[in-house]
Amino acid sequence: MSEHTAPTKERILEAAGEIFGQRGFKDATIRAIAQAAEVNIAAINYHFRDKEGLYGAVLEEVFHIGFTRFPATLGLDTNIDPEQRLRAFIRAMFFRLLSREGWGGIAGRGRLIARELLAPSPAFEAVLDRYIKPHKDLLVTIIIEIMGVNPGPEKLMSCAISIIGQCIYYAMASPVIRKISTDNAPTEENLDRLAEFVWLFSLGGIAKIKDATLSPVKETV
Amino acid sequence: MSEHTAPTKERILEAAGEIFGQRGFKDATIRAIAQAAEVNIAAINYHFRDKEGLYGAVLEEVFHIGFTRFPATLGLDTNIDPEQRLRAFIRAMFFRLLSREGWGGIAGRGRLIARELLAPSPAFEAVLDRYIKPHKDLLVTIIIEIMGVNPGPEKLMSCAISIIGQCIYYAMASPVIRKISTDNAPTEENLDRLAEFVWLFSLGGIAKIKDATLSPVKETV
DNA sequence: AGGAAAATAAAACATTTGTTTGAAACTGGC
DNA sequence: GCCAGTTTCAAACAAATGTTTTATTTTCCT
Repeated sequence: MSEHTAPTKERILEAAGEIFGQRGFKDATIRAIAQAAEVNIAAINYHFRDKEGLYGAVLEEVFHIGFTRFPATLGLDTNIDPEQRLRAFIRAMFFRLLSREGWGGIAGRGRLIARELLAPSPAFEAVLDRYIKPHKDLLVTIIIEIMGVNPGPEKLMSCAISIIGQCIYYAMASPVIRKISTDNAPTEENLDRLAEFVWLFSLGGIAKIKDATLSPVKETV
Repeated sequence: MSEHTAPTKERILEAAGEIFGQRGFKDATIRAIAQAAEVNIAAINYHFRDKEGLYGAVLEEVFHIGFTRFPATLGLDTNIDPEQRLRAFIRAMFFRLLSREGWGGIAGRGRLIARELLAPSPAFEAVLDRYIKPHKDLLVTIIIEIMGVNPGPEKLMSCAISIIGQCIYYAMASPVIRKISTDNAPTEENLDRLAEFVWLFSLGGIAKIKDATLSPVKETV
């Protein structure tokens, strides 16, 4: 086995990330992963105990790499204006989720995260506390600064969901998006433009929510 | 079998929608569906040929019911102002996707649609042409009217994706959202408020995009 | 060099699962 | 009342799949 560059355990993680992302937990078979990693089937159980153990290891590794390579604060100082920090936050999400350098877009691991949101696995709980909650808190902080006022936790959370939802929808629905509009498919060369759009759209949304909070109007319908 | 209210075929469709939505195609077993429908396993193959045939029938029925009971134009006239039509459009999406009357929220069929976006099945192609594309076209029409100008197909599509993405994200990520914030979980009693928020946020987003289109600014970073 | 521990390999096992089969029960028309 | 067609049922089948077993090879410390 000295013909391989990476050791067995890493090759398994690599192949498993790809195949779990493409097919989902149930549809991904140990045999397919073993074949892709050029590894004996039993090696998977040896290194990761069972299929679920392997999945947990993949999930942890995927999040770690993604948030390490594309931190939400993309090298920006805290004293830079909050609009630009939101811009960096959104760009980081797009590139983390969809770029080849990140979770690999369509064919790759971005969809593994989408699957977790849809149906969290037992291994997701840890990832939620370690990565997602702090990530959300950072976004909320940025939104407060942009608004200049604090509209309360409920509206803040709604804003955060609207922003994150736009980003993740691109990763999640990319198969369908590219069937409807190639211009807006989240391909490598479109990521910059799409991130810029979502940033502007979200700035407008935040401004509108601020207005509505400061001067609530009675409904007419 | 005369003790059942609905005929076998309908009971199977009913149970299959529930279970496919909860577990996904692969993870849902014929046996679980048969048991839930109180039907013999072979009855499924008899009425729907095979598992894939059943899934196709479920998908078609789910979309038909959803768009029939919650049309995107929710009884509004075309000459009403476009902001209110957007409001109706978004409300319809929320209630179609998440209400008990619609695709049944968390435990139900809303997630079946989310799964299709993530990994379209062969049966999805037909649904795409019949329901989703016209639905998108309607939204684009509304956005044009709100803007008062036509920013071009690319920006229009981006707006549509941002709006639809927010709605679908609630349906898709509801398991995680409710773990982070119960106030913003898309439960029956929250739907009105969430739809209202997404509407406002989107109005702000559209306005901002219109501004940026009319007076583009050079980037400073 | 020797030997214990770690790693890899091939084969077999036990379950799960979609599908088929052939018989039984039911339905509606004559 | 009876029969052809339809529907339901229990059992069996065949394929796929996660896991275990046992043997062999490799690694690494003394």
